[in-house]
Amino acid sequence: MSLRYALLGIISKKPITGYDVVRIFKQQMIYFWNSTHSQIYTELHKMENDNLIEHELVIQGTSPNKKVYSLTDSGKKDLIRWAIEEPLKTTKIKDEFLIKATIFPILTVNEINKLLDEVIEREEKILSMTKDWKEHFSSQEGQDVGTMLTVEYGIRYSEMYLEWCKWAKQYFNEIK
Amino acid sequence: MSLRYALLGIISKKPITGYDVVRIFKQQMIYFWNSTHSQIYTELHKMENDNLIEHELVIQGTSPNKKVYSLTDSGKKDLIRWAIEEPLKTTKIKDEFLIKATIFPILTVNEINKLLDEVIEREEKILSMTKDWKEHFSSQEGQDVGTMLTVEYGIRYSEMYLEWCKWAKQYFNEIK
DNA sequence: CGCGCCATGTAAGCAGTTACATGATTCC
DNA sequence: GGAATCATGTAACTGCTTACATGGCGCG
Repeated sequence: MSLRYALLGIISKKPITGYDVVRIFKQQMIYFWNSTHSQIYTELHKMENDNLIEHELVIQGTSPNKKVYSLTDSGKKDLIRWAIEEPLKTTKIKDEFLIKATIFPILTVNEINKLLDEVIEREEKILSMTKDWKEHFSSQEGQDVGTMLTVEYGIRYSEMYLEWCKWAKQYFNEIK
Repeated sequence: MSLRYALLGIISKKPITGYDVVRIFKQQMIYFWNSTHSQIYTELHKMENDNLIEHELVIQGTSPNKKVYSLTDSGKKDLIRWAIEEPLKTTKIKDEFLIKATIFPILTVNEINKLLDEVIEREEKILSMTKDWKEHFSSQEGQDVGTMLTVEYGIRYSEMYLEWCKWAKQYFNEIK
């Protein structure tokens, strides 16, 4: 059910297509939620059926037609109700790399370094993507505080992750 | 499939029951994986069927009988193969609180503070649990480096989270 | 001429959650 | 007497992923 509220949250900011929602998930929400287009389109249908959102069909000559979704009154009410009333569910993280880290003792230093370098590269890419998004976002007018908060969170998360990786690298290369 | 490797990783350290695996998930792995007893028992059966693990039945007089699982040779091979060969899947995080944070602009300062306090309390509990575990773990002999790494990761994660929360609180209470 | 982007959708299968189920022992 | 701990399991359901499906436009 939380996907529903993630979607309501996004749509509450401004009317948007499913396609653009997918992009937001991939670019701005990787630090706290994830989903795929198939799940998102399906959920949007259900939400419209439950009268939380409604769409306007925009016919574009050149590119394909699109559905621009916006909140209904009952959608907005439900979003706020959820935010202030529903108890928080525990955070769930699936991070394969940290599973690999638990078995470092049965790997060689070479293998460990390779894995750490791989994850450092990945995280640096994510961090620079987030920083780019922050730049882009800061230059706009009427900035959304909610977005600002989570962008800042993402940067702190990635920086923490990278510092931990460097600390781990140092550990394995000092003792050797 | 990753749950399988999380389980292999745990069992690789020392033979263990499904029941104790559940406890490890809840106490030491919340920062990077999660599962429930029903999923774990089911997966252990499948893994035994695939000849990755085997069990010894321990009959206890007073408490219920238990199955102590250990890796087979093919299980250990597969675990290492996975660690060094399989490409990393992207980290997946489901953090409801950060969804709520995105809609702070449509909430009142009171409501925001209440939510932040709630999550600070939660995270402080987790952090102190992790620190306790670190203490307990450091006092043992033959400490496992993999565990040490992820404990350290958890502490850094929680501290980052709390610092971000305090920063957000300050932001909302300064502008008011 | 092929790839990526725009834009939406369905179907099948796998992963994960919640509920149901049992039963003895220990602690308050 | 009730709750928590030990210890395991199955069933039903919901959530999520991967694959299938379509088709025009712009860029190199």
